[in-house]
Amino acid sequence: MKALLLASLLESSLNSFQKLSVTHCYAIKCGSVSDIYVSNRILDSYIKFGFLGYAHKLFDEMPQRDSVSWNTMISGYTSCGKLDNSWCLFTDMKRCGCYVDGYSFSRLLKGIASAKRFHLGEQVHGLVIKGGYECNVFVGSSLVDMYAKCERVEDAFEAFMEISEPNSVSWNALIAGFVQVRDIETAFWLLGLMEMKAAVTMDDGTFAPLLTLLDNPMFCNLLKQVHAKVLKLGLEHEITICNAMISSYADCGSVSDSKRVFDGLGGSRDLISWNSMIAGFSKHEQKESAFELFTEMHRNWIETDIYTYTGIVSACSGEEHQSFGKSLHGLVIKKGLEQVTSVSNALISMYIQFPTGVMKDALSLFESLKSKDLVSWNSIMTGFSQKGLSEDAVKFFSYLRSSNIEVDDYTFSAVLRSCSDLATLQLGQQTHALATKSSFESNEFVTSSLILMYSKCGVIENARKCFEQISSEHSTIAWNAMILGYAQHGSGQVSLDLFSQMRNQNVKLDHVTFTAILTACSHTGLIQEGLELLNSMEPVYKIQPRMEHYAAAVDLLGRAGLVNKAKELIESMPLSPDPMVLKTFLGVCRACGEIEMATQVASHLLEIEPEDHFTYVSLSHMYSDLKKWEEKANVKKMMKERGVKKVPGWSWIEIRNQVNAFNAEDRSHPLSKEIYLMIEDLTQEMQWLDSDKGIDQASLIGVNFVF
DNA sequence: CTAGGGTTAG
Repeated sequence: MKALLLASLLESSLNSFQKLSVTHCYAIKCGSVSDIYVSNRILDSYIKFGFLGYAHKLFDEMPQRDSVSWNTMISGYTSCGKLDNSWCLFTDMKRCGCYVDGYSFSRLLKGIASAKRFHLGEQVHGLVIKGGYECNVFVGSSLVDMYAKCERVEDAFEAFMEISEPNSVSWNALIAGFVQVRDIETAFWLLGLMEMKAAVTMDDGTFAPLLTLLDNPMFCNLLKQVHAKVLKLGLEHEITICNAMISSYADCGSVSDSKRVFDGLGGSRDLISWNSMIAGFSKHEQKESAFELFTEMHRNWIETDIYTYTGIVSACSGEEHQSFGKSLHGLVIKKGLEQVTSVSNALISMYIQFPTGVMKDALSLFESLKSKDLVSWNSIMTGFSQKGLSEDAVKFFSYLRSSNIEVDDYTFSAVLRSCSDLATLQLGQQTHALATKSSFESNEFVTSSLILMYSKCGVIENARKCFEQISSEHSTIAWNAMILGYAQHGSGQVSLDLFSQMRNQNVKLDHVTFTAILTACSHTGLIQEGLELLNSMEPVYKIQPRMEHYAAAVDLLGRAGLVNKAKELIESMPLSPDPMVLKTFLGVCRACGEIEMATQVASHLLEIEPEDHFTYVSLSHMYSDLKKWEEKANVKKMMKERGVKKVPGWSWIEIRNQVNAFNAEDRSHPLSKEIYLMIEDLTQEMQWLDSDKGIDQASLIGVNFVF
């Protein structure tokens, strides 16, 4: 009677913690706790409900324990990431003379796998061999998985070969290992081998990880083939495969196909399906659809999690989503997710991308985040760099270096961009050395930043060296950087040559390529070439000209004094010109002495961007040139009334780790007297060179600088 | 009481 009652109690305890407690009390009362089977069942239930403490107490009080009791405790600790406790239990188990079996090994190895403790894994492998469990399919698969998670695919392969009859789980674990190290070829080769084996069948566990490899438009066809195979095997309703396909289609550039898979799931979609679809939409600038899904989730009372929030927060980038983004931040706080690193990271980069506001919001979030990871640091540094606060970016880099977080290619790219912004060669070189040491030098983003840094610092030869060393000859961003480097260096012809090489070698061109090449034309006075390129962008290269291209073209025409042509260009634009184009045009008007046109453009600019000092300063300078003092005074008055401050322009030079900064009419430098004398000398020399007799001798003159 | 698989931020 007692045994029967206990058995039924144990059965119902599986889904209620309260019933479990009652069962435990009853078992104690009738002395059944000494029954190993009963105690093991209670132990397991405590662990399933997450009450590890209760479980351990019961375990300690058990008069007798068998392998099952020990194994249950081991897996209890592995599943909550407490590997050290599992390991202690494992060693105690052996010490107590309890029989270590296949179950013990697979559970321990699972913990080692998720902790990626390769050396411990190797030790356990030794024990597995000693115990003769190598060919056991469960232990063997655990070993394969352990090595795979530690990214030791060779070892995983060897362990796999030891399994006498590998099943689909063994195969899947091995394939997943090659997926993890992004060895696409081997992963698909193994898939082919697996297909030929009659003893194993490919299942959802085979395809889900494989699909995550297909994250680039170049895999579009492969993805379709895999999809076809999935259909052929009748696996198209497997949730994990569908979820992986939603992401893959989005990454391969076909969100509509993602949506089709998502819709096909109907009511069987789970949280991951929703999250993947939201992330897919926000990656592909289909922000509105992402927002719609998010509200639909709420309408349907679907639980959200951190992935939902990282996805939806990253959909808020532009000005138009600013207020929604802020409400999301509020929601995150309400849900108590603000200290979750990934969520906070997404919020930080959201604040950085808002056009207004400097770094205040992003920075305060960053500072209050308790566990910052590399992404947090990289985001904040990129933010500083993008907002023109490069000194802060560099400062944060040194903070980061003094922490024990390893830096990566994103870090180097951000720091090097700041170095080029600051034109600080020494720091740039030091960073270059660090990048080389940690072998991130060959990363295309790092290389491009190096090229930009060296060209900005005037060491174009070094920029060229970096460019020559790029591993992927088809890196568009590296070519763009080099073209821009030569453009800034005044070697527009070299830029144009590189551009034609780029076309000959079938390197993909993008909108940045055209900004770079138009800048090159502008700086070298190649008017005709520049205009032809602008006009060919859309019809020949299928790249729609953006504002920056028009601005570059206006600048190009302006430098040649063709104000009217510039005006015509602006009027012919398919979109109405943005402030950047207008400001460029204002500069052109001023330089060409077109006062009337300048006044017109300026008054328009003052209306749309009243807070920007540029327009006021341009006008003020123009009136000074024309000696129109009254007008100049009006402009100054307007600035004062509107609270607009002139931002002085600075120049600086780095000499032996010391930055020497100057602005107009500055006499604060300790060597000011000598500097001004030298400037006078140089000016005279330039004037002389500019005269007829100077030109022929120009190449013979070496100018020595005193500092 | 054992083993594998799908989502996130720069």
